[in-house]
Amino acid sequence: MATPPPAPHRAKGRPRSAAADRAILDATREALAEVGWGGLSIGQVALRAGVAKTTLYRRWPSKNELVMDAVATQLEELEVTDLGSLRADIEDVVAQFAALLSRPETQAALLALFAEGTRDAQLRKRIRQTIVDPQKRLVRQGRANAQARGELDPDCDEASAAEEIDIIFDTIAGTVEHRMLVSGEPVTPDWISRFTTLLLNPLPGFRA
Amino acid sequence: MATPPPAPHRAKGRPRSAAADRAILDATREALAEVGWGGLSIGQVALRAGVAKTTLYRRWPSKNELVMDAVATQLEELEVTDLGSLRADIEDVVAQFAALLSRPETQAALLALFAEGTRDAQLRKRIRQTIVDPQKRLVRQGRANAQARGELDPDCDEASAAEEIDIIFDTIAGTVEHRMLVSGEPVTPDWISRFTTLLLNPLPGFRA
Amino acid sequence: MATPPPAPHRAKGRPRSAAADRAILDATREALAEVGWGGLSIGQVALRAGVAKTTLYRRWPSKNELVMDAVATQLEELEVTDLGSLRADIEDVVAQFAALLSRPETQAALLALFAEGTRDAQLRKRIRQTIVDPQKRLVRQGRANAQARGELDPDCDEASAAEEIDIIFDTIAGTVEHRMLVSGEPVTPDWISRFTTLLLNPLPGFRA
Amino acid sequence: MATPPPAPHRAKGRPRSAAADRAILDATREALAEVGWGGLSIGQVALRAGVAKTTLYRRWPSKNELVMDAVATQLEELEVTDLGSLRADIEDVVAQFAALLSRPETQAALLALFAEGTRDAQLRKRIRQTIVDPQKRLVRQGRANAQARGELDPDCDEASAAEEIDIIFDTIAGTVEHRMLVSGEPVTPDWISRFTTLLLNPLPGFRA
DNA sequence: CTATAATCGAGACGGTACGTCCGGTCTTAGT
DNA sequence: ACTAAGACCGGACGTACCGTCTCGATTATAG
Repeated sequence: MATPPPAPHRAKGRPRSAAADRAILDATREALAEVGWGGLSIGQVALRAGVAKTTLYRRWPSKNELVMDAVATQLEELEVTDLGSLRADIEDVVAQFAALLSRPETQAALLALFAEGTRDAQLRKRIRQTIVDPQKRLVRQGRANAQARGELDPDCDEASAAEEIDIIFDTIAGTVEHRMLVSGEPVTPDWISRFTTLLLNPLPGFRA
Repeated sequence: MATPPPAPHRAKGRPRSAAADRAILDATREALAEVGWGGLSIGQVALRAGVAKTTLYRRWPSKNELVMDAVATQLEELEVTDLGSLRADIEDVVAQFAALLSRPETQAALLALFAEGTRDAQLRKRIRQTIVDPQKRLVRQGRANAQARGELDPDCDEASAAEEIDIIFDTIAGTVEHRMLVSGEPVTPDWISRFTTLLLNPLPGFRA
Repeated sequence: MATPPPAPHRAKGRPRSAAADRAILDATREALAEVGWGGLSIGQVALRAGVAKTTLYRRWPSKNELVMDAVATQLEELEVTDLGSLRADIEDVVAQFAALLSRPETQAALLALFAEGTRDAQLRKRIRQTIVDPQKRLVRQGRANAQARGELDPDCDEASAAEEIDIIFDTIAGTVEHRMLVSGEPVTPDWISRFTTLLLNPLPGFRA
Repeated sequence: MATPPPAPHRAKGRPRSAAADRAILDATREALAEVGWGGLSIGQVALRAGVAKTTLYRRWPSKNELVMDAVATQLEELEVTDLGSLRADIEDVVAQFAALLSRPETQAALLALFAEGTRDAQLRKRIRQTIVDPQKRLVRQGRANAQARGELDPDCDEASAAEEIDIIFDTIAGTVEHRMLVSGEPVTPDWISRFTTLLLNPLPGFRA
């Protein structure tokens, strides 16, 4: 899901151009990669997309929301494939996330969005819905697979399972982001292996 | 270190006002807490500090550097106290960091600075020097204490020790930041305990 | 003549709504009176008239022409009635004109149209046809009546008669407009009497 | 007097550039002559003057005021020279006024300003002060000269003298403006002579 | 105790981007 | 062929900050 905004039930008047939507989001990603968050101006995006500023403002109320949607699509690509072991599944998903964070447009946008989110409750909510929650799904999925394989004990308590999912998610996402975007060090297969080891030895209830 | 800024060589004409330095940094923190990074304007800071824009620009070349210095001070407060066990030491330092991140000015500034850092190599370097490295010192210190207590094996290999320090640091810092600023959930003693357990059971070579 | 506008040839599909014409012109006068020429926007007029912008543009190519037609109707009301003396006839027609110029919509529109006319030859022509010439008719009529009454010598020379009509017309129209719209003073019966005297007699106290 | 705005007693900060004032007013007149009132945009004037928009807005709050000042200067040139007879003096001043109104920038601006003035009380006041009153001075001066020469009776009553000045002024100004800008006919020496005759003598052929 | 010089406040300067409003044109679906 | 609705491109608006500049006025040290 990354339909631009709601746009639910319309019928009257000239319909909004789907081509414009696409052009705008593409232009946004392109501009992000070139000039970064700070250098991104609505006017430039509109120009680049061959669209009037009004057309852009009709759809997105601010730079934040626009970049939000422009980046959201990218995050939907992440997937947990069952590779036969929890370790392999984690390493795979971490590698996917790292690959995502090495694209210049994602790099430029992600932290900036999070930073804006600390001040704008509405944006924070949208970030949660569009970026955070879908990724938590990955953790849930990975756990379920591991449980099916017998690598993890089944959940006894629903509430504590949820808390565990949260903590695992914040750890994986936060650590990879910090490594790449703050410390500025590369995420190599070796680093991924070390990090996964840190997580697994042993996760509570994990049986090597 | 949080000497105002450079303040370099000599003293011929009228000396720079130390009061101005203080007023500016205070005004910056104040404004950050109120209007956030995005709403922070140099002109406003100057006005709030009762200082001419010129005076501000003479000291800091940009918003980034200014906020950098305004926030840096706060991070120097973190300290590792030897509480008798590695677990206790980690929990203590995590709690300190969480307390820091709950101040609105830090909250507003930290991710924004990191985001700017992804595009500005020079800033990235300053961030490394002023924010990241001093915190890595905490990890080093904690490890040394644990080794002295016999909780951790002594380092066999210097290089792999460094890598381990990095990974631990990114994990702690990244996870706490993500929990608080992205997921937006509180960091309670219970959460800290769970997170510490995730780290310790067992860190390689750890003997409970 | 104030037929809506062109509305030229024939009738194939759905005929144009006469109600729309009326609604638009009324809305135009209403808006003129409220927000003046500068604040008059086509979109607002359309909205006020409960009509689509398209409908308006199908009939009038521009704000100028629209206001032209909206105001033209009002000017057709002026008439010369034979009151028995040239002085009375002049005073009457001046009073009529002044009454017209005290309506807010005429006030707002007239000078603005004339101003636009200084740059737009086509508009200037339309103004001449719709506003100026019909009023010159008043002068011609008044002269004819006075000649019939024996107050004025009959025309000897057609060309110089035309020049005289022009000069009288510009003097009456220009002076009243200037008094009301530029100097901003009221046109009272007393003022009208003085002005008529100026036209009909030498300057008071003047010794040729 | 057409000092840009008041600018009375300043002392602090960088003083306003007098060169900018001049450049802006020149650019305004230039642009008026080229694109007319309707086509005049603040941005274009600023660009043409080699000045930032802010610089312009700091001095003039709106297009109206700007054009006001740009045109006002021109009107100060008008002067009554004592040519020995009232007729000669009137003809001279009318010719001066007509010459002024044949400059494209004055032509474009004058009626537009008057039109705006019908809706904007503040502007109306400024117009009165800057344009109308100085010109009334011409009438007063001409009358005084004529009285000194014995062509006119001295004022018996101050109030009725003021009224007479007003009526003469509105007649001259209004008629010339209407002739040139509305009727669009040239003001030739012959026309001036006829018009002056109308003022000074009864209507030709009129029998009171 | 007077130069000299760097600072200070204030505020104007040329710019860039903002988000809004209008003008005119177009594309729908419905009359 | 018309209508209402409303999206479309383009361009000007007036505002907010940016970072630089020019002022006159302080406030130090050095001669």
